Amino acid sequence: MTRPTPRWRRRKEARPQEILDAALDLFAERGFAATRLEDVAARAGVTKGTVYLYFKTKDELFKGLVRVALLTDLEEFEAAAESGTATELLERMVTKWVAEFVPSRAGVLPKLIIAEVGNFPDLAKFYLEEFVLRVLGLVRRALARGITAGEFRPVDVESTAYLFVAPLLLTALWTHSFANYAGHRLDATAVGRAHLDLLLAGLRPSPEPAGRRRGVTTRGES
Amino acid sequence: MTRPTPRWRRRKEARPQEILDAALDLFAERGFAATRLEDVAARAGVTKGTVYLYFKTKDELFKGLVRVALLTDLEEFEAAAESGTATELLERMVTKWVAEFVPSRAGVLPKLIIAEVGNFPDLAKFYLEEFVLRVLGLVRRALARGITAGEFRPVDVESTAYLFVAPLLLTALWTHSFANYAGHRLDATAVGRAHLDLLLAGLRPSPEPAGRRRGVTTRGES
Amino acid sequence: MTRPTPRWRRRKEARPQEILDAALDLFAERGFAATRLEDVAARAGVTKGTVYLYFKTKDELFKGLVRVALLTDLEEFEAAAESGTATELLERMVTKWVAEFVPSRAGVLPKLIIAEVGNFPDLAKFYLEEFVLRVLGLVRRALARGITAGEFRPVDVESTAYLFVAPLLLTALWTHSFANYAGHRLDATAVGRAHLDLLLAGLRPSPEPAGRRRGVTTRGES
Amino acid sequence: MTRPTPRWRRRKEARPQEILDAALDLFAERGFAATRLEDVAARAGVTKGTVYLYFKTKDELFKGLVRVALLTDLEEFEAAAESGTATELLERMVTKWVAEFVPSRAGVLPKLIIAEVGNFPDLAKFYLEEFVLRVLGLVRRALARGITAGEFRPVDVESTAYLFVAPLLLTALWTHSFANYAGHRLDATAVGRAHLDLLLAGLRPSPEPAGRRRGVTTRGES
DNA sequence: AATGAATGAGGGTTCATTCAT
DNA sequence: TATGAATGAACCCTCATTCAT
Repeated sequence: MTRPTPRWRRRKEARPQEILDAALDLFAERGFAATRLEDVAARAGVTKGTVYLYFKTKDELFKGLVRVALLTDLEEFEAAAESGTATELLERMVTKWVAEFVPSRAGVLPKLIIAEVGNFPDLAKFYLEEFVLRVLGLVRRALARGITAGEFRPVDVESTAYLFVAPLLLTALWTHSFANYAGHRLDATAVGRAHLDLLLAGLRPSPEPAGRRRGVTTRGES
Repeated sequence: MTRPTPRWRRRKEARPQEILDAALDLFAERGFAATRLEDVAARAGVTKGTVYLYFKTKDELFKGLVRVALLTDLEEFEAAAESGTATELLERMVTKWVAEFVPSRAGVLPKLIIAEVGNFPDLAKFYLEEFVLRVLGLVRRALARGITAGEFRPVDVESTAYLFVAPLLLTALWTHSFANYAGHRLDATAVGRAHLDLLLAGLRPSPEPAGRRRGVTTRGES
Repeated sequence: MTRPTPRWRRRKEARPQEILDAALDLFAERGFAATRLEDVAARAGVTKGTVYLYFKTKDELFKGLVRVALLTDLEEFEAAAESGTATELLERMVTKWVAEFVPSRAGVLPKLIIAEVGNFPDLAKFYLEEFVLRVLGLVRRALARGITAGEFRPVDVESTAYLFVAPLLLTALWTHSFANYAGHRLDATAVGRAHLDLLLAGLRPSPEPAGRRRGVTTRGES
Repeated sequence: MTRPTPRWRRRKEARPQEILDAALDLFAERGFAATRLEDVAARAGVTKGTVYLYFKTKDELFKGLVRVALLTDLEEFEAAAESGTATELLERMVTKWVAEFVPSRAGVLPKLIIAEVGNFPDLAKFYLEEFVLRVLGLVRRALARGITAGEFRPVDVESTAYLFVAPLLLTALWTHSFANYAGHRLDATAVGRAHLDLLLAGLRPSPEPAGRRRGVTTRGES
């Protein structure tokens, strides 16, 4: 079978994604406003004009970028929150985030969105409703399930969902903000482990009247 | 003959802070690059030229801003971490943050710094060493004290410090990113209370009979 | 349907020189600092932005201008100083200068360089070494040859080279400084002729009998 | 006798001249446009506002400067052109220029005027009529007198006046443009001497039929 | 007379966007 | 589809000038 397109020839269908990748890298590094379209084009291996073939304006490029990346991530997260005990769900979410999301190209998105959301009101709405609230929803459901199942003591599910998400966010923000300043590298895996440890300890049901050992017992029971 | 408002008043001592305040507001709202010096000036009630009397460049204005605000905050935090049991210290820190720092003008700083740190390498270093690490240090010392005193079970102090700080950061970021999108307001006080509740529960020493090693045992058992 | 003048034409090859020409005219007329980039652009038939496609800064535009023009002139001068008796060489140089250089666009360069050299230290070095000293070298060699050949009496070749050049410079400076003030137009050709006449007379060997030392003798006698 | 004004107290009457001196230095160094009024003030030991007490605008400062300096110089020149043989007059002018004018603060004026004359039309007129033409007039009269007296051969007095002035101008321009570039310092005195030597040789009357020595003879006769 | 804080117009420079090729 | 020369609006920054003190 002949191969018509030589390997080194970039296919046209790949262009938009190449541009999005380049843009994500640069926006994350310097911020939206401080990134020049020309640099995005250069990193994508094309020229300025070409970017405009695929994205009407710089703003559209940014929004397209966020939309695509977020939905991809969301799907992965939802997949991680599907089966097993609540404890297992939370564990899988943490692992997924720390091991896959944070080091990925999309790991810079939280930083980028937090920074630029003020300038893109419709993006704020989209991000909040289509991503954040859905992720929080996943966590809330996992917590609720755990409480119902007796894995966790009863807590304010709403607030606890935030508390579960917060350290995850922190690892992403820290990694993509200070990673370059040697000596202050965050060990995301260690933090993830400690987070689960502390959280699960904090969620452990109250000790039974008879001085029974909690937590371990509980987990043993699950 | 009435004298209309004079073109300007001599305000040398007050000006710099007025400008810094205006700049903080706008940088936080729109980001550094997207903020025009002229708008900063207008909000401070002066003209463009005046800003340059006090700050040599836009960059210097930004750096000055961060430096001043951070050191102020740091002092307040250190004051909150001075006496009492470890539990009380952590409680006071959370309260201070949630009730005073987040709603204050400086509450936008985390967002701003995370966004712009990539463009201000020396600021990154300053922020990291002079603020973040010192705050983490305060927390670490409080945790260590608590463990020694038997208030807390032995944990990885380093990671736990991050975990203590993370939700605080989240409230600041959230408040200043999505606060405007009605219906998604974060109840920082509730989150703060839940955070303390969960954290202290998670840190509570195992009620083992006297003399048994805690923590390690716990983890070994899980 | 008629097509009005397109907003722009692709002129990449011609643009830089068009801009340099426009800049030379205006810098010469008003000085470097007093010339607005926008006026340069307008005179070149483009917009401000276009100038920056070809020259990174206003300073670079100035330096590029001087470099290009000087090297062109130097070549012409060297061509004029190639063959014939020393007297002929000097005559040709004067003619070249007065008839071609002074009225040309580049004739304003001496004025411009003298005025701006203080602000462009590296230009000063370039101008001095790559142009002035080389021109003086040409003159010195012509004088030395004439002395050796017996056309000229022995003189201080170094100083005489300056003295040869000085009136040429004056015609250029005068023409481009006061030419506009009617009634004070300098007749460069007449001055050139008088210069050669006076100089050659001043350089004529003493008509002593053979073998007598000239020059030194003359000065000793005065 | 009490001394009311302490030595270190600047007297008010001196202010304008101090400002003019400072301005001359800076204009000469950087050009008119590139010099900031604030720097002039600083060098004069006053503040910006004070400059405006004495000079209505920056332009007026410049014009005042030139006017004052030129007239002073002119008087000195006229004094140097008063008595003695024509040869002596020319010698005295050269000496005056090279030894006094060029190294003085006013020695930068030619450079400054040549550079800025395009932006100050009325200054051009003033400079031309009140200074240049009068100096040239002095020289012309000296030459004419020398021709009449038989010191010089008949020449085009108009052109020769320019030729006399040109090297003088050159020393001033060179000194104040390239003096700082070590290795290329002009020995103004040597050039002045060579100038006189060459010029007087060139002006020497044609040899008498009888082969008599000229020049020396002529001078001996005067 | 002197100061210097404040002004505001002006100019250098950047860069998103357009469009002839 | 792709290019990149050209545009022009916008923004940072400077500095001559003003004027309350």
